[in-house]
Amino acid sequence: MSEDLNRVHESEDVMISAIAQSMTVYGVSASVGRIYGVLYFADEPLTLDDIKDQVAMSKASVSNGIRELIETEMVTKVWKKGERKDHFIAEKDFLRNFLTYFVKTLRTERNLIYKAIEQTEPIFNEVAKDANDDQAEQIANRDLELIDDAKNYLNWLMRLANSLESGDIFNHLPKHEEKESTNDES
Amino acid sequence: MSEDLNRVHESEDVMISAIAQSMTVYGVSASVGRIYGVLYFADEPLTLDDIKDQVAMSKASVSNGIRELIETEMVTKVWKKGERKDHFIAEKDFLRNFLTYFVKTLRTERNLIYKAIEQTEPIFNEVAKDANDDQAEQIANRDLELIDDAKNYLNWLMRLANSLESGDIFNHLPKHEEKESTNDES
DNA sequence: TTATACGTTTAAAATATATTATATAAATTA
DNA sequence: TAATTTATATAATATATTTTAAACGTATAA
Repeated sequence: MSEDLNRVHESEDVMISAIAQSMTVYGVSASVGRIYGVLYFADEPLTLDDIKDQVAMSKASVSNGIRELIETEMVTKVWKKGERKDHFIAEKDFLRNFLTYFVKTLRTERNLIYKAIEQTEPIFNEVAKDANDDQAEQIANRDLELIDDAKNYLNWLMRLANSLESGDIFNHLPKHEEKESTNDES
Repeated sequence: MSEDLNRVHESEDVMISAIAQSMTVYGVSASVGRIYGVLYFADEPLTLDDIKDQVAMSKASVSNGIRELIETEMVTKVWKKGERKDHFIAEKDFLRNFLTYFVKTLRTERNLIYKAIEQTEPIFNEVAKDANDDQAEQIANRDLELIDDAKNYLNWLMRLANSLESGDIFNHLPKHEEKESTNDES
């Protein structure tokens, strides 16, 4: 391998590490992140064995990691003519990956809390109305206010999710910054 | 304890569990999330010992958890006249908590990847220019394009972070959904 | 000053998560 | 059909994280 090629690959590894680490904040383990990183810099679809060699993990681990990445839509399986093995490519559009992940997360959070609200709100309402116990009534009323606030929050989250999903957000924040006379970097 | 009060507390526990679980997607462990939940439904500032009793954890764990929650600005220490122990209250504004956390996360991701770009871009540039090796040159050029895409993405993320932080986002997504013909209050 | 209360640090134990080697299932070829 | 290759599931192991008990330092009170 030429010295130039070597340096390029080393730099790619630096980028892959950074990408893998940054993915950990989105709940993806660093090694799964590395799998994504390897695919990101691959110049053609890779097989499980290709990846296994590059990330130094067992094939089973790579298989699990790939499945996770496919579920989160960061990797796609592609068919390669004349080849028996599955091949995989990375979705390279970071923004798309981010939006997919993030919208899903927001909806998960919403559903989680909403389910609890649906379960508890009737009880708070009951106690707030027919209270035999003054203190209980007071607390129930306070809790109903908290739940109202929470609903407002979840409502905003859902509007954010919708805006991100539909692309409406780009009316507010265009994908590419508009350059006028300001050039703060070269 | 009255039956009413009991039912209210049980419902609060359901809410606390949901809140704790939803916080795990933001990298907070469920038990730390429970500490937050207990403070969220507390009607006065609590001490470490108060919390310890309610969540059934050791005092040391509660202490660590509280520190984490203070660092992420979800909990505040308050001083209570005549009391020696520290007291804590939850920041109850979910939207505020979300924005604080999320803006921090976006900036972290940006810095992580940017550092790698600053380190590797000069090398890709060098190889792309002075290549002795044709293949290396080609790859370096491809990688420079990937880096450009990544920069655009990070740029958009930072504009999103700024919009969330400044409150500019609320011009696009008002905090409260507009109901037709409303006379807005407060 | 000494005694006591409080919060934090530390090191060890418990728990959870990730990884691997092996076994199994599914698909392909001969 | 059997033999072969590939991907996944399972169970054991290794690693990382969380939790705790005990020790520690600091502040307050007597």
